[in-house]
Amino acid sequence: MKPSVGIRDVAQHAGVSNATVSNVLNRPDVVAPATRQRVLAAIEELGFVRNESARQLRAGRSRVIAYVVLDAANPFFTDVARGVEDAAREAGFALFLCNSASDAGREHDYLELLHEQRVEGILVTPVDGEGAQIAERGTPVVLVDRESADGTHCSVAVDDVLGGELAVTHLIENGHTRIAMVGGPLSIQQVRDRYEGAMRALTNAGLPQDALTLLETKGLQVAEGRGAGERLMGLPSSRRPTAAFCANDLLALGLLQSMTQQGLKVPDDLAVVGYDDIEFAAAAAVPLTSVRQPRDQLGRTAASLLLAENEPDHEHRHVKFQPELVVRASSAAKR
Amino acid sequence: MKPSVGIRDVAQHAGVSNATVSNVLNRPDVVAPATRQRVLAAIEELGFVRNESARQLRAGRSRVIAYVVLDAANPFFTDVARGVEDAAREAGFALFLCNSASDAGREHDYLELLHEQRVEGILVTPVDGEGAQIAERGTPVVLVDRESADGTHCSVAVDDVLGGELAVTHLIENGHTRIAMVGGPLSIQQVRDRYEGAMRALTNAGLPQDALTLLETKGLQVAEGRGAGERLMGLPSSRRPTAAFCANDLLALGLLQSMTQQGLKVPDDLAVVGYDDIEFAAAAAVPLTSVRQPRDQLGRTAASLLLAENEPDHEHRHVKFQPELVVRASSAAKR
DNA sequence: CCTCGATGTTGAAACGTTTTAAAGACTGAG
DNA sequence: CTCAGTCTTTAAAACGTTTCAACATCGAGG
Repeated sequence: MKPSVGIRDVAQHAGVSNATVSNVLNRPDVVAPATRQRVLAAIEELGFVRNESARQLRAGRSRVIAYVVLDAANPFFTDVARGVEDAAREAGFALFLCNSASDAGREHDYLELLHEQRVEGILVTPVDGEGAQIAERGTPVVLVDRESADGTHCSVAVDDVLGGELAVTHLIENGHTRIAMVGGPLSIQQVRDRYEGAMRALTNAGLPQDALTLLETKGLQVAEGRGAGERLMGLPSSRRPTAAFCANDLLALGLLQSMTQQGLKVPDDLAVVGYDDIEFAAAAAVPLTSVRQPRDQLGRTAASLLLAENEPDHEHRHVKFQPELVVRASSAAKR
Repeated sequence: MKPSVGIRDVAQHAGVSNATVSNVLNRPDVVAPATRQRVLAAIEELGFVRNESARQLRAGRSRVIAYVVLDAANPFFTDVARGVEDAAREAGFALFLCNSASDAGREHDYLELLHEQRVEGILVTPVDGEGAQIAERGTPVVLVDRESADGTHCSVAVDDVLGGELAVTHLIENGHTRIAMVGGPLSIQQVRDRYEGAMRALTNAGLPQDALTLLETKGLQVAEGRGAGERLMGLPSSRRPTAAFCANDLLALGLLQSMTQQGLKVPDDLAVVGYDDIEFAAAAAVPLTSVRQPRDQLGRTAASLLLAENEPDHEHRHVKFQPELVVRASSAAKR
């Protein structure tokens, strides 16, 4: 249990110096085949496991990058993470996933730890608005699905304002004039942007600002969507919105669930549009209209920006993708 | 960018020795308030970030545990991970998530890396059958959602055989006598166990073994479920099963999707039972009957077993939970 | 036979912390 | 004024690697 066999034990057992063992580990080609075999045998026999702390301390570099995700239970982020991991692997890095669970404290703790670990780079979808609190601390940081407020980091984002606009324009075109926006908290940049886009759609269509009611939620999970559904039901049907734009698909699915449960029909009684187009959106009780983001590309791009940070004269870049509306049954035209 | 300010820079800047700085970091109470302030100021001013590699190398302990998950995109595992993280946090540990994506190679790489990192403990839901290849290497390992084959590790599992039995018994009671089991690859222990349970249900009911057809898939994702659906459609309706038991909910959702798409009705043309009871199961096009596992408890228990590994005279424990059938619309009684 | 380059191997110095034993600085009692 | 304690602070020794300059050895070319 506490054998703690080190490189010197291996060296001794194989009758060579530590330097040679280290060479076998890091530059196998430089050591004579016979010696290499002997060393490998010794490693095997003693059950030697290289101590990465020591290695990293001396060598100064790490072989991992990390992604601090806003909500590991949200398929959108795991899809992005998949893209990140694929790109990282190709470059020879491992990916550690950390879940801030939308909690600024956790996020802070993880970032602190990762900086201390001297990982090769950090990707983060920050809890707070512009990730302003994410200072420069020596380890490259790239913002994912957020635009860097002050340009101190690279960032990869999707145009959330446009996304909100697409969604609500679609609803307006389908004849809706009393629309609810479900999402929150507003401290989350994405939610703010999508809300702004929604408002812009109203303006474009010449509708009054109060055509859109904000139903703020405490989070972006399914349960919050169900809660919002119940709040909607509480309204007298004359004032109740005929359509809802949800800040993400989890909310939309929750909303959908609570509608069905209370005997209301989607889209007849309430049209619903989600955001992210996660895989489950299409499989929902009523297939969900949603705003699709290029998740995989988002992840891959983020990873490559991160890995480019160490290049000689690096300039921070800000990549922005376009979202796309995917229309399904949940928002069929109003009768 | 490359300031690399160390503890000795801080010490010098504050006019104390490195030992004092270290004390401020690790035992703040032992150093005089005035000195402490001075040191903290210096840390702040120089932007010092403690080097965790060096710390860990010297101190011998880490503040991290890791969970190597079979599929980060499967909500079942993120729910388990949530339980793990909660328990870990309470004990003062951070959790790193690694995604093996059902790939034995990735799993191996991650385990290797984590051992080298000397994390405080590793949780893993192994790709292969009994996690036999996961040797004892000095770092405590606990198997999650798998029973340790040879008892060399602690494990937390759910009775998958019973789960399969519950599911298929339910289908039989609803009058089905031609049942498909969808899942794979069979190298995954869970799939094998659930299949075994399904067979047992047949035996219990006095049905012939060929009442159950195995439709083996290459993985446990939604897309594989869709593929299985198409294969089912290919069968002449006289020989086509009237019910399907899927090895997990992702498969079931995929199957459901492909049924609907091809104009078949669930449960009338095909009854479907899933496994895991993920949050999206209840929100599906046809709410999914599923076998529920105590995900959160699974995670919490796994974490506490792991953290108990370092106790003086530790004996490996094997905890097994019972699954529970949740009946919904997708498996309504046969007409 | 000598020299040279190539090829393998090695001793020892880092890397940035934590930790231990002990030195220093005070305090209050005698 | 001294001495035993009590608090603070410190010098120096780890921790387990990687790396670098230097050292052997060997065969070939002159």
